[in-house]
Amino acid sequence: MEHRPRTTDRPATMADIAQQLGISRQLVSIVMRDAPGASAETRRRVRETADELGFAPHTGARTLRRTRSWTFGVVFVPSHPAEHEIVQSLYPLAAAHGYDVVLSAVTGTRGVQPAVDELLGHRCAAVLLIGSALDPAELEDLSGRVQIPLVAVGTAAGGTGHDVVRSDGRAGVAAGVEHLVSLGHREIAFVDLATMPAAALRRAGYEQTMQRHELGTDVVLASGHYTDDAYFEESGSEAAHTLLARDEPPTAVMVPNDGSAVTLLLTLARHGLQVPRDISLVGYDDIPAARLSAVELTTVRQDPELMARAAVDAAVRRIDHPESDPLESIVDTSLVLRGSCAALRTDG
Amino acid sequence: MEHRPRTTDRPATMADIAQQLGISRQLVSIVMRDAPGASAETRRRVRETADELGFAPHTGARTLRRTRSWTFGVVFVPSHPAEHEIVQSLYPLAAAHGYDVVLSAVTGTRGVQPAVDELLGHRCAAVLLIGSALDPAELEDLSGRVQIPLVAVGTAAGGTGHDVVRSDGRAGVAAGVEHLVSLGHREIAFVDLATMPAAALRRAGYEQTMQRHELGTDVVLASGHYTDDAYFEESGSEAAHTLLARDEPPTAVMVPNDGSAVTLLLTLARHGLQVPRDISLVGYDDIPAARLSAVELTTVRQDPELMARAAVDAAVRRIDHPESDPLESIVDTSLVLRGSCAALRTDG
DNA sequence: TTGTATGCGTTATCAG
DNA sequence: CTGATAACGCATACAA
Repeated sequence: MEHRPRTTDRPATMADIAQQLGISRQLVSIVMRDAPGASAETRRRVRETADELGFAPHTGARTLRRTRSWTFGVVFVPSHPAEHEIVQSLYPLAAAHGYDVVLSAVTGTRGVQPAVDELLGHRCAAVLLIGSALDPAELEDLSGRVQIPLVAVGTAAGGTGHDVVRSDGRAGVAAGVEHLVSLGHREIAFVDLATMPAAALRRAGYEQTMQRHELGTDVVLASGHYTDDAYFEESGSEAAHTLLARDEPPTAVMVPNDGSAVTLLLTLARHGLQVPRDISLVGYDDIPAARLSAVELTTVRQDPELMARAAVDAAVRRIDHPESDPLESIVDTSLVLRGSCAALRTDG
Repeated sequence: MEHRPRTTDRPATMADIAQQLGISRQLVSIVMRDAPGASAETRRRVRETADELGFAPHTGARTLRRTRSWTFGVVFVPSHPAEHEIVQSLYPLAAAHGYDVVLSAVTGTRGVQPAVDELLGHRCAAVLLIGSALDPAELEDLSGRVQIPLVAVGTAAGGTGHDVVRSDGRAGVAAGVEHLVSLGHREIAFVDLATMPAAALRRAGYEQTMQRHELGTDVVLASGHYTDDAYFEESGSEAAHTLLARDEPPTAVMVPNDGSAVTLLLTLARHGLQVPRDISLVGYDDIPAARLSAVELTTVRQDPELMARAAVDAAVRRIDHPESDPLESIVDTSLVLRGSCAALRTDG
């Protein structure tokens, strides 16, 4: 083994590889970006010494030189379980279109503005905002100032200056309520997470379905806010206590958010109420926690893969056709039947 | 308002700002990086037109030109709740030292290697690996190949080629067990998450404490693996079922992981066992879910702020003094008393 | 404060 | 395939 290590400790460059192999820099470049113009044997040797030298192409130099950007910027909230799966799906989908992904987190001490600015610094081709990290008004404002395509994933409603990907909260909740009705339930409560951006639409789905069946609505208000209580988990406890305080609790509850639903289930359990024996529950989102064997929550699934795919498609479309109108993609939901619903007992 | 918009739709550069104001490019540069050499009035005007033009400094160009890097690369697992708070704390702490943070996710389809490679492409000054995303052997291998400082946060044990930040799992668990003993418990089980990197040390803390009090150990093995079940939540159910199947369950359980502890609590509750009335529980990590009013888990807190601070300090130290020996920082834990422990009832 | 110069590592285009 | 050359946006040194 007689490769003399470079004397400097700076990261290896394409020039280093070229020199070591006695070939030209641009041939190395051709290999690294899989461009035509190099033999299979050359490609092999280049990749080999690249590994040897621990070479990693300088992203900055690359984006600087490239005429167009091949990066998606993704803004997400790390504490939000529903966003993880979307972020995960994003990587392979972006890669399929030739794009890299760079993440930017929104935290308690770091708002959307700095998160987006960081991405602009990376000269992203588009910014994907996952989750309802910001409300429609903020979004509208952002899409006016940012000069690259913006895709909002999982936000409440469409906007004029940016693409939107969301599920049909109305139809999704309607399906959940229909399921409960089909099991014989008539007293079905709904937890209204008023400060959740998508809340209004989901509540509408509940009210319409109940009215169609000529059933009275029973809306349980819960407070909580996105920024404090990332996934409205505390709101689930709050709703549970409201229900527990009643003389006649409903026989079923539609919870428009899995975070709240899981906490609600837990709180009921700790107070001796069994799900689904005493009360049936339907959630919304199908977060990983809903799938735990200890939870087995029947829920309206928002397929994260589909959301991610729609987001990538929207971004690609707007990059390739900047003049096209912003699109609103409504992703289908599906009801995932697990163990949190039972037929109404008619032992009266 | 008579600012003529630039005719091109390329992002604004410092040259654009300089031209619009009739000043030199490098003066703009001076302002943007807060370097000495510009009057207060000039700084104001430059910042103003920068905003107007939607200017964002080109990160790539900047890192390319700079002689040294001012970026920390952070590898994390999005689905892991204990890592969020560390990541959150990282931003302000890094900024205090003049560093930016760039995130790189490990997901089901994206291993540690690609995650680190992405960061190397950004020419980070150091890589921070949050959580036990990889086992000690992998880490050792990585720190051999990567030519920049590596800091492993929350991993099991120290390494030879990289810095390590971790809590004292032995002492932490010991404190938890001591608490249970002080409440009168003598039958205290321990859930061994064998595949969790930090498991061995925590188990040792349990066994030593029990022996010191001349109490018999009761180790409940639980399977589950980091990559499948990000936070060993399913393992909590498994352990619960093991306990429920017994004729004489222990009066208390030390669970070396909050994810498992919460699921264990939930599973017990669903089978009619109340915490802490029927069984006392101590967890480890103090994840956000442990603080929910529906959970109120007494747990060994690994302060994420302290972990982040130690990680940043280690990275800075190794960047500034590359020849110094790798350090192992042990962060103190503290027992957070909540509602999951009660004194042993002596109604026998 | 300004101008001038140079180079960071890469992509890209040419003519050989 | 090579070799030459330019350029991306910015930081930095230096002389005015």
